[in-house]
Formats: sequence, structure tokens, C-alpha cells
Amino acid sequence: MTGDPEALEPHELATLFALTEAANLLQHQVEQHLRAEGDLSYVQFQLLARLASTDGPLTMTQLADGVVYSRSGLTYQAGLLEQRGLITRGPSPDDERATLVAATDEGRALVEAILPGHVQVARRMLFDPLSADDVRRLGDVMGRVRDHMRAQPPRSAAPRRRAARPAPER
Amino acid sequence: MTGDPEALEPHELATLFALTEAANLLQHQVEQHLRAEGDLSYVQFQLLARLASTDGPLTMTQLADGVVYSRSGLTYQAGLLEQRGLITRGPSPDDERATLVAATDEGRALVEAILPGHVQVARRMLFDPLSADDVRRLGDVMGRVRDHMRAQPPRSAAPRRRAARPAPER
DNA sequence: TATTGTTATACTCTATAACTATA
DNA sequence: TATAGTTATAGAGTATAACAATA
Repeated sequence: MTGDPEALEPHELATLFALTEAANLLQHQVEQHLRAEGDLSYVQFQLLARLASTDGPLTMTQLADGVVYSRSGLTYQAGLLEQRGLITRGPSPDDERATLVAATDEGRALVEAILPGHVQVARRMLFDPLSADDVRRLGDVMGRVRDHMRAQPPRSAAPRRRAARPAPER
Repeated sequence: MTGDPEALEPHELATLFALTEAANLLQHQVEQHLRAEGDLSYVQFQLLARLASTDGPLTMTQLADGVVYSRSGLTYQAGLLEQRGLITRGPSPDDERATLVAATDEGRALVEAILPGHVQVARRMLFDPLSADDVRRLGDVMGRVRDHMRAQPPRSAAPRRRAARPAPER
């Protein structure tokens, strides 16, 4: 149990905790803002923003990628967004199994209306205490980290298999 | 609507998105691990780890700080941890309104049993693609950001007031 | 009166499994 | 047989408000 060769250095642990706590605090403030401003959850905003910044429509699977980790969860959220007229869903000509999703004009308008405030929260919480050089390097580092994480595990929604043994008690 | 003096530079937006996406991916993997290894949610792990790394007991309010954003949410989670014998709750001698919370030996043992795997996930997901210098600087930057965020808003659990108008329809 | 914590309750969200339909 | 998506359902988690007790 002790003496792991893989153990983190103390300053690595501090880095990990600082990163996660900061991310949590940021996310909480962002969620407050998104809910107040556009009555959107963070997940809904991510989905909508992704669609709004895309030219053509996306399939459900493409839309889920990296945001939602179960198919049914995406269907649920997409249903909510569709009910509000922010997105549309329709069959795909190419693959009749697929559903194509796109943002409506109203959906794009909502994203544009929310984005300035969103960005203001990020500025106040995240960027204010950083120098321009800090930001540049943070972006570089986190970009690499994100790409690495994306490549790592089966990141898309739908581990159709998986043991998932019910907590093997030891 | 347009021409905000507060708007973010494109590379700032990219930094924000990289940070949040990476944090989400990391958190998801961490949650998978914590659930499989110790049958704990991320919030429960944070609470337990905070208590385990503390000498004396904490009040509920102190324990909540930065982790949970509603009093009732903490009461709920503390109830679960207490049921499992991982923490104890008792009255405070100093302030009879307060509840003092402490980790049990079993609780500390669980944290220690989980931590190596936790750290391994972090290494695989976060630290692997980074140089030692990257990590050092990331820790510095995120430490500053965290401290800044902590100081910013009413971060503790219990905004007893707040308008919370029911989604003012426009 | 203000603060600490709990309880009741309603609601949102997520995940598993079963199911349909197409490739 | 494998993949895309939906549905049903159950469970976990959160937040609001009302409450009791102490400062």
C-alpha cells in the first residue's frame, strides 16, 4: 500500500487540489449566471454553444462527445432544448439511424445574449489575477491537457459494455 | 449588445474552454474511480478528505465551505457519511448551536486507501503530458486563481437571502 | 434578531436496461 | 451482429422554505 512509485509529489497534489477547487468555484458561479440569465444549466449551455458555433448540424453522438456521458442523458437534455425552440431535431439523409441536431435562430440568439455575461464572470473569477503571460501559458498547458485527456479513454457517450461490478467489497 | 469593452480575447476564450473541458473530463474520471474504489461521490470524498487532513473537528459551516453550497445539502451528505461510520457528529461545547464533525479512524483509513488510486488517475489524465516546469507553474497560477476566487463572492454555504425571481421570462 | 443546523419536499439530472430501427 | 437513438424507471443529489434552538 505504501511506497508507490506512482505517488505524486506534494506540490503536484497541491496543483491538483488548486485546479479542482478553482474549477469548482468557477463552475458554480458560471452556473448561477447561466441559470439567472438564460435559464440554462451548464450542460445545456455547452450543448447549445457547440451547436451555435457549428455550420452544419451534428448527430446526437457528435453532440454528446465530451459533454454528456450517457445517451439517455443527451436525449433528455435535447428534449428540453427542443421544447423551448432552441434546437431542432430531424432524421439524417445519410444514415437513417442518426438524428441531426441544429441550433435555431432563437438558440443562437440566446447564446449571443448570454455570452457577454458569461465572459464577464470568467474575467472576474479567472483572468483578473493573472498576467497576460500567465493566461497565454495557461491556455497552452490546458490545451495540451485537454487533447491528452480526449485521446486517453473511451471518451464518447456509450460504453455499451463494461464490467461495472457492484462494488467488489475489496 | 456588441462592442463590449469587457469582451475576452479569442485566446482567452480558448483558454477558458480548454480549462473547463479538461476539468470536466478529469472530474468525470475521478468520479468513476471514487465510486468504484470507495463508493463515494466526489463531494463525499472532498468532505471526508478535508476532515481526515484536519486535527480537530470542524463545524458544519466550516466543513461546507467551498465544497457544498446549501446547508441542507451538507446535512444530507454528512448523514450518509455518518451512517457508514466514516464521520461522527456531536454537539459543540463552545457554541451549542453548532455541530462538530470529525473523521473516524475508518474514515481516515478509507481516504488513505483511495488516495493512491486517486493520484494515479490524476497522473494519467493531468500530469503525464506536462513537463515539471509546466506543473510548477500551473500550480502557482491555479493557486493564485483559487485564492482570488475564494476571496471574491460570498463563497460559503448560506445566502440566506437573495431575490431568486422565478425566471423573469425576459 | 441573527445564526447554526435539521427536516420536509419538490425538482433536476443521470444512468441502466429494454426496445426499435437501420447499417 | 453492431450502431444510433429513444423510452421507462429508479436513484442520487440539490435547493427552498419552514422550523427549532442557541447567541
